[in-house]
Amino acid sequence: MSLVAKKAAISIKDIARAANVSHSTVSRALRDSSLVNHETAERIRRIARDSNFRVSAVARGLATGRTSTIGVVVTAIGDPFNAEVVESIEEAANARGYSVALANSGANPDREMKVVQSFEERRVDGIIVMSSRVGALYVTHLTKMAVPVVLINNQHPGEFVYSVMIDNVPASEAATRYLIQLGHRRIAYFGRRGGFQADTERFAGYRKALEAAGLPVLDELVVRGESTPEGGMRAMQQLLDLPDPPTALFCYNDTSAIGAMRAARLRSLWVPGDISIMGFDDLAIASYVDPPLTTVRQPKRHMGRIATEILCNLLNGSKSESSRRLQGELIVRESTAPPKRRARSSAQHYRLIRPRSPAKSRGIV
Amino acid sequence: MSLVAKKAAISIKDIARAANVSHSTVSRALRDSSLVNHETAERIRRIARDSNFRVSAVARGLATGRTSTIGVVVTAIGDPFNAEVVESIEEAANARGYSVALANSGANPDREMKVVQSFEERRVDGIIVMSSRVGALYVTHLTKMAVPVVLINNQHPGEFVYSVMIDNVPASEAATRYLIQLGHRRIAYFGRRGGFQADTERFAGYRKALEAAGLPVLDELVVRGESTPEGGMRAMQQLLDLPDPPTALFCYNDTSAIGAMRAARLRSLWVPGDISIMGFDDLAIASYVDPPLTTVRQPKRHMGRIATEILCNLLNGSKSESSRRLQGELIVRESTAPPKRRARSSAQHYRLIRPRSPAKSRGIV
DNA sequence: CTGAAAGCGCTTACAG
DNA sequence: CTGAAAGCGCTTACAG
Repeated sequence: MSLVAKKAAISIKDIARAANVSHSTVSRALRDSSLVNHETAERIRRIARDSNFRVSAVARGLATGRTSTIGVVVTAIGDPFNAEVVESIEEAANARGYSVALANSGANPDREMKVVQSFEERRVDGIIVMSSRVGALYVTHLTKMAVPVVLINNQHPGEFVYSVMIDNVPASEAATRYLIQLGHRRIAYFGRRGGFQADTERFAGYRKALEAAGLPVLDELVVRGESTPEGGMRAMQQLLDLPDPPTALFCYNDTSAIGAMRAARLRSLWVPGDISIMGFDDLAIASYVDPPLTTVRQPKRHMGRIATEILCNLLNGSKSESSRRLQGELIVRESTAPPKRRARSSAQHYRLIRPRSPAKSRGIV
Repeated sequence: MSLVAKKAAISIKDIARAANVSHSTVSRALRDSSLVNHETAERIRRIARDSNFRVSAVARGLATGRTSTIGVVVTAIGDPFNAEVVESIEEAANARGYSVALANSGANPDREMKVVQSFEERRVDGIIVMSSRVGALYVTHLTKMAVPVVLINNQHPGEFVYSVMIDNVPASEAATRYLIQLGHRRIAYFGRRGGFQADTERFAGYRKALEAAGLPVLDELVVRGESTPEGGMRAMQQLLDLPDPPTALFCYNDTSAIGAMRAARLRSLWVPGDISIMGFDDLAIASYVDPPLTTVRQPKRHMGRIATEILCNLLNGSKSESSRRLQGELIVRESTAPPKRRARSSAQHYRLIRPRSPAKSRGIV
């Protein structure tokens, strides 16, 4: 009786009764089948509309064996990179008549499998998993799995049949090469801890560029941690504490790069004057931080769209490519510049005119 | 035959046959019913596990009338504020055994209704809509709707039964008052265009604080636009072009505040020395921009959690509060300071030592 | 063009 | 503790 009580939803039988036809006819009319007389169909639809009827997608799903739903699993919804990709997946899916079920994996392999399992129970038609920690292990499952899986930026070593990936090695190599061309010789790499495939590849690109330039890969300049602002801050502090700190830092992602910039500022260092910082991803925010971040763009929307297309093609059996490597794009902004250590004085200078926090300055007022 | 072909999933009948029991018993065993002999149950579960069986949640849903799914509609998944809230909803829902279906409304009322309709068809147990553009209009629907709706930050004028909202007026009033206390007299408001309730309320708080301080609300200092970085930039430019520009700017959200900061920088203005900037939301990024942004925190995770709790209570009939007003919290960081127009020279100074973009400086190398 | 019937894969009184 | 039966609300051959 109360608002919350589950009232038995009205069904096509109710509509059938009202329209004085069989429920089969109602079903057809609602699906715009050409098998039903035009006027009858119109009448049925009007009645359905007037009575606020909603076909049960679950009953339909049971009858047809398709739910028109795709499951999306991400490591963290709140991560801006993921959020942008998910947005484009939802759009692409919607345009093709699919809804999206979303779940968090927390970058935990076990949890990821659980979530995929729950999607299987819900009989989603297909699954997209971002930053999978399970990756190729799906193939052993695949044979038993009725539902196709497409991976975006697979983080597990080894190939997976259906995937869209950023081509990390050349992207990272280009980024590092750019820093070298700027004149940097001591270039640090801040990677992601935890055995992520993208980290392995980006580090490989970094190493490749250094070696091509005849520069050594120095252990002290390679640090790994959480790919968060805090992680970036800690990494930067550690690097700055070195007897001979780097003049440039290449970060696993924009988020940690922004943290690194903050740490530099807190030490009264000027980016890029005292140290250049390069990110990866090109988040929406990257062009609005100060200085705007030089980074490697991942075509986020494109990745989501392609993954959805591959999945949908799989679903309706049309042949298409099964996997795609997308190229990153170096986006030069203002967080990188030629090294000029002698310019330390300007940093000093900078500090002098830096604002103090209102809390502190309040006393002055 | 191919990988994509929909193979008929195995059912409890198959398991029943293998276990030599009726499918009723299998059903019970799988649901951990106490009605079934312990050893039999164990055996059944083992067989189910070994054969990689997944109960059909859609069949179960049809039989029970519950899908254990809640639908979440947001204006844009990519928006960091929404993403954070959605993340907490997913967590809270998951903890209570619910999955989440996600859809984009694009802040479009018609689209929002469509999406809600599609959720009704999918027989979600309940719906959470963020930044609803439809709001109270749901009540007319509610009577016919079998599915409860909870709103987060309803953007439509008027009350809605089930909602969690940030208490905009006092939050915005406190923010403005803080700027006044800092000594500002010309404080601009940059609002969100499009008839959003939160804008109306935040403006009301702004006005209230000014009036309480005996300051005039000047038309020229109130501008509205898109709540994006670009929107913030444009607003700032417009305000800076004023014969007598404001010394402080209060923005509808952090995103536009960050854009405003950028615009100030591009004019070689120093934040907060030349102009103070205040945001709203306290996005994760807010403490990492330079200078760290003074803002009003919305308890995003809390909002998502409370909304999910209200919804779940509604679903299992337990009584609970039906709506909540949450308080914002002024977070003072470094983008606000007392006005000191005479210090313009320092901005001038600042400009002199500003880094130039690598593109430009490349010539120097 | 229309209807009766079977079936999708579960759950759950009901009877034992 | 177990099974046979009915039912959830659709779809879709099949027969007319």
